[in-house]
Amino acid sequence: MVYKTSKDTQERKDAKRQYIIDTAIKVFAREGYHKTSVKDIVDEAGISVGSFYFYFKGKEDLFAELYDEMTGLLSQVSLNAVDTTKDNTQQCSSIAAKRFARGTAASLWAFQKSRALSRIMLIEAIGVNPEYEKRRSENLREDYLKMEKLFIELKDKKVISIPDPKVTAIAYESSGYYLIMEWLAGDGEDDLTDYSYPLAVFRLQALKIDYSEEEVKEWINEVLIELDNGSICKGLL
Amino acid sequence: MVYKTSKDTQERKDAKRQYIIDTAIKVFAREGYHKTSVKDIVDEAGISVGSFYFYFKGKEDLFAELYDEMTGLLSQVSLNAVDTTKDNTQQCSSIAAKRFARGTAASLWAFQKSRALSRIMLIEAIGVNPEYEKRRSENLREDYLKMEKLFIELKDKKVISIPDPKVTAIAYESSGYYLIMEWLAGDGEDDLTDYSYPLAVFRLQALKIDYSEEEVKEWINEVLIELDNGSICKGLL
Amino acid sequence: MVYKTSKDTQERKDAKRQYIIDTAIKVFAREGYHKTSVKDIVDEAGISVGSFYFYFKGKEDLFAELYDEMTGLLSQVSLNAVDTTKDNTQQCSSIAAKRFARGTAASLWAFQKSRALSRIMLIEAIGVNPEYEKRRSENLREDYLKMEKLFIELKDKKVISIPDPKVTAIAYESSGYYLIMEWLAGDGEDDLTDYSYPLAVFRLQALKIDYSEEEVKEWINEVLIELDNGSICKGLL
Amino acid sequence: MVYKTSKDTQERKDAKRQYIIDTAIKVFAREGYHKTSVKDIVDEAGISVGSFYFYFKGKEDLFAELYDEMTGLLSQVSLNAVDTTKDNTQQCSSIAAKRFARGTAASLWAFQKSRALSRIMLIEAIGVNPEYEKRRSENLREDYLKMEKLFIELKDKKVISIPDPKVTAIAYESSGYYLIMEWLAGDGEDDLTDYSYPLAVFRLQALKIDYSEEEVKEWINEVLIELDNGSICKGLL
DNA sequence: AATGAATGAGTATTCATTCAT
DNA sequence: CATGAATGAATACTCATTCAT
Repeated sequence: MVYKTSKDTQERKDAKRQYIIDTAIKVFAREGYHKTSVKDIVDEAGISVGSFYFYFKGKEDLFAELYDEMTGLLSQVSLNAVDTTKDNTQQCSSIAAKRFARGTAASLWAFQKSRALSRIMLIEAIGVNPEYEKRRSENLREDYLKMEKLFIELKDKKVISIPDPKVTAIAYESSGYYLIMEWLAGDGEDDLTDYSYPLAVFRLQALKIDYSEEEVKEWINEVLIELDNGSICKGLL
Repeated sequence: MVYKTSKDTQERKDAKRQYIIDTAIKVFAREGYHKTSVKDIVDEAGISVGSFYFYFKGKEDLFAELYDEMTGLLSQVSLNAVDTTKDNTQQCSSIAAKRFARGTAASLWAFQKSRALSRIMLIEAIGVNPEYEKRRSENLREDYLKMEKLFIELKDKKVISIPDPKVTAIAYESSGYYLIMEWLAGDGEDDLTDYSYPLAVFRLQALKIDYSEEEVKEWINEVLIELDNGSICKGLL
Repeated sequence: MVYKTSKDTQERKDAKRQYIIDTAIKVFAREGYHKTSVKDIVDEAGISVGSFYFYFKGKEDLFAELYDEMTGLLSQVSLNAVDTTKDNTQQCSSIAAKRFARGTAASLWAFQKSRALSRIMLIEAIGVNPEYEKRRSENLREDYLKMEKLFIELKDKKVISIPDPKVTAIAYESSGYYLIMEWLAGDGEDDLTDYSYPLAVFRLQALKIDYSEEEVKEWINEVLIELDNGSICKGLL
Repeated sequence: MVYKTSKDTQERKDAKRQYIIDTAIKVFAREGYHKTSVKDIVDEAGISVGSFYFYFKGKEDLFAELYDEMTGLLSQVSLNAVDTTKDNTQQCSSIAAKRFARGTAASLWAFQKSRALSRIMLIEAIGVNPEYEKRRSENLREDYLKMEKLFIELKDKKVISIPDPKVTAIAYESSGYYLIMEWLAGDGEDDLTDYSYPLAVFRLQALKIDYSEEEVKEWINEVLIELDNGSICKGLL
């Protein structure tokens, strides 16, 4: 009886909301979080301030939403890439190597996919707000813990050789960070995924997993092609 | 006579300048760069805004100086720790392992030494200002380049086995980053240097350097004691 | 047929209109006029802003209506209490005393009956708007004038002894004001009608009317019971 | 050694502060508290917003200060007028009558002296802010209490005849309120002190104090002259 | 050199009101 | 009649920076 929120209207609202988020990503990436005013965003989006505040509680609220959304997407891509390994023909250590190689490449691919998102996650989200730092920290810790669990398992199976799964997990995740920062500092012309192989090797060696150069290169090419095809994560990014 | 006076004056100026920087470090670390106003700093320092602007062009100028100074100090500590290895009795790969282990421990020690400085360098300095990012990037690149050069040399000597010295250098430097971030996110009670061994192992394995557990542990203990004694970098931190 | 429908519709419209007013009274009393937004009212009422503006020209318009309505009610109660004195067995001065005592008690009873209304009339309605002040002033003046007329009459009859009927009327009306304000400032636990007797005496003495303590107390009890029974003003408050 | 706040500078600061307060009084009285923006005040004062916030924490802070200042002044005037009665030649009840008459006239005189201040105290200060209401309430209560104490004393001495000192004190204070409100609602042409006599009589009769018309008129004339001469409260208003 | 009063552009946010659906 | 998305002017307050003393 009451068409308070007709499907049509709701869809238009969702679309506008997403449009604002997308615009904000662009502006935040270009100008930086702190130098971006709400006015900058609404001007770029061509909407009124009132509209902005109709859809979001405020600048921080928007950013939080935007950040969470991105975090989810990035995790998703890496995980999908890793899990798509249904290959059972190979022995354990080889499977592990494959997973790590694929994950490494997928991660770089995901960052490369959107410079704007990457900038925001790795640069603009830092130092925004003390209470906000927690969220960041927790997100990272989740990733560490997954890795730590995996490392513990593989260590037990003698697939990898590391002294401390927790610290190793953190160091493992950390090892790609500056690479992406460098890419962000550059003009964006160079291909981040080109570094997949050396980074994967760095990580594999750090875990003391045996690997063959050819295979690693092969795996990386494979996953990058899959990602470009969209066969791993359709429409995620 | 004239000289003496000016010299004296100069010294007093330098001292006050340094005093302002030190105060600013405290405040930035406590409140965050963006939430710190010039007034916060001068209030804490007990000086007037006018004075502040006599010594610094502005808030950003102060921060830049402060950042450069800190970067220098941190580099210094690591380098000193590495270079103090005048040990020639051992074979090449062992020397390299020792240097990396010492460097790793020294770096963690340095960050642990001053949470305030660490916070500023790793958190507050991020996303401050797009044009400022360059400086940050260049500082890091300097460190990478030193490492890269070293890696090229060691690769030629077959001491390490890596596919790409540049990427490896970046990944190597990067690998400790999240560890320190985690420590900063925590309450600061745990000892960052406790992670020296697993991180050093992670790095050594990543470079494919052979090492003996005992030796690495020994080297790390050694350098930490030296650092605590102040025999490596007197009064630097 | 046409009439019936429109009559029906009209009734529904009136009901909704009144519902909005009632809701607004609650919200204004709770949050204060200035801190209440139109959205606060419509949210509490469960209607849309559009509806609100269909029934009222705006926030001020609503308030004016609401205020007038309340003023009318309060006046009504006092007047009814006064007029219900159909007692002709007593002499003139005693009748006057009875009327004033009853009026005083009735007035306090009416305010006590609805803290929300009282708050709005005495606190929120003040300083809302310079042009709005006129209306307030006029309402009060109406009351003064009634009193003034009465005082002139009674003065002629030598029932009361006052130098200036107008000023006395204003002072008479005014004398209960702070009492109610005090009650509003408190937690509302104490019974405002408890002050009927001392206030009535204050007023009677001010008019130089002779009275007997017992009678005044009796009259007050009487009228309060009548009011509670609803025999004076059914459903007015 | 350090002339941080030279006397001269301090004086200029105090003057500017007072100037802002004076300007604010004008604007608040003219436009009303809620309709007055900080910009209105600074524009009228010809200063910058920054200056305003240098001297006051905010709009509310300014208002609080202004209100307290005024409250103090008004109390002062009434009290001085009352206390100046060093007349010991007369009998007790006469002295009391004199004090009340003088107080009544002095109070009206003080309000008349500054329409702007009066408007703010009686109109604009109402409903400004729930927490602010307390302050108002407390100020009034202080006045009540003084009166109550006095009434208790006089009741004991049989000078006045009232049933309840507390309620009587509140009613007594209250009785002048609407008179002033009426005057504020008018054009300000009529003389508020003209109402001194009827109001004084109203109050005296309410307390059942005997008085002679001539004396009361005399006392009122006396105190008004003293007030105009400034012999009661030099430079207070 | 030192001081701190003065500046004013800039910011996030609110809210009464309109109007297309 | 009802809805609620859209508007944008208005507002309180901040803060880096300047400059007269």
